[in-house]
Amino acid sequence: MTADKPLRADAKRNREALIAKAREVFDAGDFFDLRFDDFARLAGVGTGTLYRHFPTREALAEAVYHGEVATLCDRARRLQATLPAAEALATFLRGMVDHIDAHEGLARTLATLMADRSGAFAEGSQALEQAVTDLVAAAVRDGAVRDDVDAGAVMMALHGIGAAHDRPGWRAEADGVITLVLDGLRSSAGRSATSAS
Amino acid sequence: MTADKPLRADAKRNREALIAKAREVFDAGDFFDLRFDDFARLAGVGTGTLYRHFPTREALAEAVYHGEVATLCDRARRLQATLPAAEALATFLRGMVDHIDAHEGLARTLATLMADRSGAFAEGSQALEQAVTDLVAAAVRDGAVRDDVDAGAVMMALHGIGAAHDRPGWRAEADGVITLVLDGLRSSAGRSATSAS
DNA sequence: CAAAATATGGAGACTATCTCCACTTGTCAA
DNA sequence: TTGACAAGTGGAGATAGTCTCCATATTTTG
Repeated sequence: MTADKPLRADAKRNREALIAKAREVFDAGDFFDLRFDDFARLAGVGTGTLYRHFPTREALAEAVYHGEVATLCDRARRLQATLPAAEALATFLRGMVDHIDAHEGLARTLATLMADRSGAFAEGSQALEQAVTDLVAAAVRDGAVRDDVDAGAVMMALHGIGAAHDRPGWRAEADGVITLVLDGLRSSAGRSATSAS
Repeated sequence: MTADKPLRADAKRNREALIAKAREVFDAGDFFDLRFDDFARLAGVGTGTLYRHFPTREALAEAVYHGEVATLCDRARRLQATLPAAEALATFLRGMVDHIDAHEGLARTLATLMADRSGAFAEGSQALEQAVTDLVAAAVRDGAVRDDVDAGAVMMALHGIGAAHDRPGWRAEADGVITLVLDGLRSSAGRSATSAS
């Protein structure tokens, strides 16, 4: 899937210019106020070139998303390697909020696109989801976290945080969600199977 | 805001036909595959009529959403009147999941529209948010729930549930989120101020 | 029942998306 | 280097969805 790329030099250049400009526009939050054709000009390529590289807005967004996800997954792996499981999970989730906060426009754009054509991001999201699943699983193994709630629930909560970016008290509420999730995970209910080791 | 309505008989009839058909199409999940003009025909009115009543897709969606919210708020009020606060909150949240589950297409459509032009729904959401806020506040007063997390966080989590409708294990995960939120709210941390009564 | 007010509907203007292909640019072998 | 083939480009124009406008129809009022 990532291996089919004997791309010609200029093609590669254009593709990268497109992604770079996309990230920029995303971050400014102007992605939907901009004609797709105009975006091509903005990035310095023709319409045809834009459409060949990225047949849809979503395809372009996914390319940006990919980089984003990779960064986050790295962070997750690093945390998992250096901290106790429960702490790694907590730090990662708190860090997610920071990250979304710092890239509001981008988060907003991605949330919109995710809602629109959710299938388009399933692949890209999978890596992130895997990272979260791993963090949760490790914490469960440590007995620090209940085992009767799926990691997917955590993803859902994160999704809510990302999608609700525009609420007036976003930051405080987002932190609140994380607090609830973490305390909920730590809750005493349903920790039975853990003691089997 | 709801008081400016000396509508002519036929106008009222059309408006209602529009909303009824909209609810139907929403529920089937076809709202975005349909040309807006075609929707007018489907509802048996001309394009002009559609556009006069609802200048945008969002406006139409909001009208449907309004009814939905009213139903939910009623439920919240009834629960609050008949159950202990903590239980009312729990029942309401579990019920929300049932409701979204039963109207998947509608939930999906609304989530999409919310993400797109979030401002458009702020007004409609407010009633729902107020209901949730009231439920949480009552539970806090009872000392059944921590007071250091805003009710807005609960709204965010609900938003995530609604927006993530299309995940494979949606139902289980949605229930998981509610479990985390409820247990998180019940968590012992930060209940200090409650004892001041 | 006539006049005034209100609402209708669909033809067509407008606008964004996307396709297509004549032309340019890069690559590779000799 | 150079020729020739492959790969990529860009933008004009076809296509399709959105929305406006107004001659006509319906309701209300006096």
